[in-house]
Amino acid sequence: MARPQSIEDADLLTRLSCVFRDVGYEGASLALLSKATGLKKASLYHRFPNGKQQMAEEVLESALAWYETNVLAPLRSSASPEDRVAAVVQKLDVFYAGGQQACLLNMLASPRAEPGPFSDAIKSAFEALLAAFSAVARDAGCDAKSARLRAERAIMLLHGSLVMSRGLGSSKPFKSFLARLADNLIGAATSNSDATRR
Amino acid sequence: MARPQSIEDADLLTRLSCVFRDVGYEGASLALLSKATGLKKASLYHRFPNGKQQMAEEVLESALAWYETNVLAPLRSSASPEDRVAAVVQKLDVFYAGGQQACLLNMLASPRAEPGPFSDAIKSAFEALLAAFSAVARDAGCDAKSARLRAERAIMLLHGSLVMSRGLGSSKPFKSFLARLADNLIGAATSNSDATRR
DNA sequence: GTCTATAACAGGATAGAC
DNA sequence: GTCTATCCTGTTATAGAC
Repeated sequence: MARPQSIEDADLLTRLSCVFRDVGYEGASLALLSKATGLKKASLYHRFPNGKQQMAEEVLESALAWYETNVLAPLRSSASPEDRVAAVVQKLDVFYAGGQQACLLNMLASPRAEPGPFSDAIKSAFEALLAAFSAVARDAGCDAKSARLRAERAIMLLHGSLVMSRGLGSSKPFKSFLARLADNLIGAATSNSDATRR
Repeated sequence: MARPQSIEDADLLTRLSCVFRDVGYEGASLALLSKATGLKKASLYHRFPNGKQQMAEEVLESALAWYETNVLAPLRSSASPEDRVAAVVQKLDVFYAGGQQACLLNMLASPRAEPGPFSDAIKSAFEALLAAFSAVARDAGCDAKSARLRAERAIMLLHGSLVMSRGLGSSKPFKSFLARLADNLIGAATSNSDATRR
C-alpha cells in the first residue's frame, strides 16, 4: 500500500478501550479518542465508518475475545480448580490494571432495562462468566446450586470491587477481591450445606 | 409570590436523580433533564444557577442525606444487629427500586483516580457506609478486622449486584444480594476464625 | 491511510418578555 | 418562576487534497 497504517489495529483498539473504560460511551468524545490514538477524526472514520458506535462495538468485541481466551478458556481447562482460579486471578489483575481500569460491561451498560447497542453482548458476557465460574466451583466439589451461587457472588464481588476502587481512588478493594477469589469460589466446597450460608 | 413553583424542590431533585442514575453525568443532557422535570432549560437554570453540575451536586447531596437518615442511622441504632440489618434491607430495596435504579456513586464516579467534582463526596460516602456496616458486624460479635472485611464485602456485593442487574436486565442479582445481606454481614459471627475464610 | 477544512448539529448557557 | 429565542462552543460526521 502507498501509506502504511500508522498504528496497528490491536494497539488502536487498546487505546480506544482505555478511553471508553475511563469515561464511558457518552463521555468519549471524538476529540478524546483522537488524542488517545494519535489519529485525527477523519482517520478514525476511515477505520470505523460507522463512527463512535462502531469503535465501541469493536472495543467490546475485542475485550470479550481477550476474556474468552485468557479467562473463560482457562476456567474450563483440565487443570485443578485451584490452578485454574490462580491463573485467572493473574489475568484479571492484568485486565483491570490492578483495579485502576473499569469494566466495559459497567461503562457501556444501557440505562435501565433494554435497548442499547451493547446490551446483548453485555448480557451474554455476564452469562458466560457465570457459567465458567460455576463450572470451576462444581469441579471443586460444589453441587450445582451452590456452585451457581458462588459464581454469582464472585461476579458481584468483581464488579463491586471495581466500582469501589474507582470511588475510593484506591486499588485496595480490587486487590482484596483478587486475594479472596479462590476462597469465595472453591474454598471449603463440601458439596452441601452452603446454599443458604454466606 | 406572583407565580408559584410548578414543581417542588424535593420532587424536582427526585426526577433529576432518575436521569443521572439512568444515563450518568455526561449522558444527562439538559434536554433530557428538561423533559424529565417538565421545566424548560431556562427554568432549570433559575433553580440551579451553576447548571448541570449544580444539579448533579444537589442530587448527590440529597441522595446522601436520604442514605444517612434511612440507612446509616438505622445501622447505628440500638436495636439488635438482626433488626438493624433487616430494616436496612427494606430501605435499600426502596432506594434502588428493587435493583432497577443504578447507584449515583457508580454513575457519577470520575475516571481513574482523581479529580472530578464528586470524587470527595463519593469517597466519603463509601467510607461512611463501610464504617456503619462494620459497626453492625462488630455488634454481632465480629472482631474489628473481620467486621471490616464483612463490611467491605457487603458493599462490593451491593454495587456488584446493581451492575450485574443492569447488565442482565434483571433485578434478580440485586434481590439475591438483599436476601443474603444479613448472612454476609452478621451471620455466624463467632468473633474469630473468619478473617481469612470466605 | 492520513490529513486539513468544513458542514451540520446538539450541547450548555444566557437575555429578556411575561 | 417560567417561558421563547438566541448565542457560542464542542461534537459528530463528511469532502477532498496529499
